[in-house]
Amino acid sequence: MITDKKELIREAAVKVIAREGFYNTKTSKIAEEAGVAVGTIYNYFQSKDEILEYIFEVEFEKRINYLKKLDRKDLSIYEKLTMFIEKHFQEIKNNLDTAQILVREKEFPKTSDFSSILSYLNEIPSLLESMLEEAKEKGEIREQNPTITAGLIFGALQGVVEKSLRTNNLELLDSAEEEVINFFKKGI
Amino acid sequence: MITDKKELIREAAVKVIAREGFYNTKTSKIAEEAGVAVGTIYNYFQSKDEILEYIFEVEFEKRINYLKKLDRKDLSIYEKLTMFIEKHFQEIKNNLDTAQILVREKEFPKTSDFSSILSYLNEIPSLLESMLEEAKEKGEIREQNPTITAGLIFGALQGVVEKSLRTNNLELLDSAEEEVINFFKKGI
Amino acid sequence: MITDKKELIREAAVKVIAREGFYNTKTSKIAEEAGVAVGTIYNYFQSKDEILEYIFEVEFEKRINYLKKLDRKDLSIYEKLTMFIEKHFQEIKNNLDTAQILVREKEFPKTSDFSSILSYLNEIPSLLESMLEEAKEKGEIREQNPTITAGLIFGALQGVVEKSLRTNNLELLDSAEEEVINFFKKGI
Amino acid sequence: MITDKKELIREAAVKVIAREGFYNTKTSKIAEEAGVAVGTIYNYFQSKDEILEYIFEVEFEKRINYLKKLDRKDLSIYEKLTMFIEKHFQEIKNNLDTAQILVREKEFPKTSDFSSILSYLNEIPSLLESMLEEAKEKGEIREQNPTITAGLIFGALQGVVEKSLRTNNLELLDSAEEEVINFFKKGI
DNA sequence: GATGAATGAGTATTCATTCAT
DNA sequence: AATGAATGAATACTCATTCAT
Repeated sequence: MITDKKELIREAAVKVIAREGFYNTKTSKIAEEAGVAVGTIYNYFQSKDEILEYIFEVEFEKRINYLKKLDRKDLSIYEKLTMFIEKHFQEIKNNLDTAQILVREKEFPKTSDFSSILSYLNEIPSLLESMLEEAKEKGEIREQNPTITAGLIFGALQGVVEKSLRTNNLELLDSAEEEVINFFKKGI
Repeated sequence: MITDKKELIREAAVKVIAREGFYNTKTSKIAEEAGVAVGTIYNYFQSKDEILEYIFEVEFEKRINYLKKLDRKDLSIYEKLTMFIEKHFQEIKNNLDTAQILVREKEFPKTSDFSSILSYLNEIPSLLESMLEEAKEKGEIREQNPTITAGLIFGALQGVVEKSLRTNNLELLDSAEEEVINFFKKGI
Repeated sequence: MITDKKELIREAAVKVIAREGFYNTKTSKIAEEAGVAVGTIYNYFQSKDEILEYIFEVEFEKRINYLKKLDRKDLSIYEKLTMFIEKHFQEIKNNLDTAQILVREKEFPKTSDFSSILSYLNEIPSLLESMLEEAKEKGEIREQNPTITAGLIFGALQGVVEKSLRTNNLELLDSAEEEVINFFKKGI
Repeated sequence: MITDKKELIREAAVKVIAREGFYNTKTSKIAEEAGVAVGTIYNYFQSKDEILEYIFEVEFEKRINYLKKLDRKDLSIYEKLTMFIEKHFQEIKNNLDTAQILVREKEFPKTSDFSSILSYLNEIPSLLESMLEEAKEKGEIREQNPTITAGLIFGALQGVVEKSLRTNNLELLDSAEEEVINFFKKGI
């Protein structure tokens, strides 16, 4: 099935890109890791750029779907945030390589169409933002600029992940979850 | 004088890299922007990589020096954090291009010696961490893991900056400063 | 087949390098002469240096194999030398371009691994030397230092070839063979 | 005096080129070795190529002058050859670096005017040739092709020098002189 | 669909040479 | 004459992409 091989290549790419960085990753390395020929990659992706795009797409969709589902539920902002953060850390622990990529790869080629990545990068903060906006109106949280708070939360999560990965201190991730939730509850 | 021309090239590089991204920046473009010949760049830098390294070096040194100075003063953690964040936002507003680079360029070639960048990236959170540790011991702030909090603060700042730059919403930066300070005061 | 294309490139390189000299030969010229793209060269050779190395390798191996075979046979030193010189001139006449290169390219970059060329350059005189040593012990030739005689023979052959090529006097090569044999018979 | 500084640069160039090879020698290295600025080199030489040319010129002139002087004297070919070879080895021992260059640098840029080097490279064999021609006519030596013999002698001398330098066996040079003379006496 | 050899546009870097001081 | 920073043409090598098998 086409899906299987595309997934095989995506996973191989995740491994290699996490290790080497996107710009330093050769398509031949991805092919090697996936156990296929270079040409095969191009049967499933139009370009190397598109692979990175797809990695972001898959991962962000998980968060966004989860966030959208959460948003529909009748929960307090504290519960929603807690659940989102738990989901986020759970995904990260499941796949550290992907986390590495999401957190590191922020330079996108101008030429290619990375608009989809950018929209994903905007969409999560946007959803958080609208959740916060609503909570603010309900008086659940104090007066604040939800755009800023959303950017701050999104960035903070990345900061913690980056710190854990950079210092290769994975136990940090375990304790981080609770701390982060705690912090945001007080902060907002 | 060597310093002048090196600085000229650094500033030109900041402009171009902020616009194009490091990996998409050609040395010839930097030279053009600086109004010098390509060869001249190599009289002041060993490689293209070294330019990026130097940009980080200059900028981080400002923060680190400021943080170190703060740390020596007899101020509450709230005051220290406030002042650091103010300084940070001030530097960002002074030079948005540099901010863009600091926030975006996170993929470092394995081959080159980017260890100095990495040490800069670690040093700010480390300084924050030791400040938080001390404050915790003094009972200024609640029980918490300072490593995580420091990573969180560092990430949150980047998140806000990234959001502002990505949406090209510079007024956001103005309001962000106060909001962020407020948030951290409550959070810690 | 890999061998065919590598050989195609080697032969093109021989032509161009003989004409232009190694340091003045551009990889693009070799590619053009071979009728392949520049990139193709690098599918068969690691670097431009390696091409020169390979040219020497191929050519020296012919002589060395021949010398080793000769050495095993029960022939007088005069017969052996005669046959080696005949073989040498025959190879030269077969491929003047290669001869030009062997005789001219003596400056090897320090950085690259030209140790294999150097070992080739040593091996022929070494084999000659051991043949002379044995002949001396048998009393076939007069008392002498075989190391010097071997270096002298090897150099003399190059001198004659160089002279012929420099003056573009190819008939010289024809008469040279007999003269050289004659000379060495008397000299040793 | 202009001569002094030109000589200073020539000697520095000889040292560096012997060590690194002409194509791998940077003008800046020559300047450094000479203790002058790069620009200064260009006050005495038109180009880097011209330095190599000058090195050959100086050295060959010594041999040629000596050969011409010898030729005028009323000596047997054996005496002449003996004296020339003695002179040659003496010069080599006096300056091994120069010897290295004379023996190794045989690839000359097409663009530059290396005709003077080439004429020098031809002139020594030519003088030897005319001496041999004369000797042959006088019946001093056996019937032979003097062009070939001259090329052979010139090459043999280079071969011995190269062998000594390559194996870094300088004692070889000492014993070589006598052996070589002996060899040629018998050979011609 | 899968392959991987061939492609060639693209680019960092070098270094001989110049020339203002 | 001496300097050495500035120059920019020149070039080896890379690697994403293609396409014939």
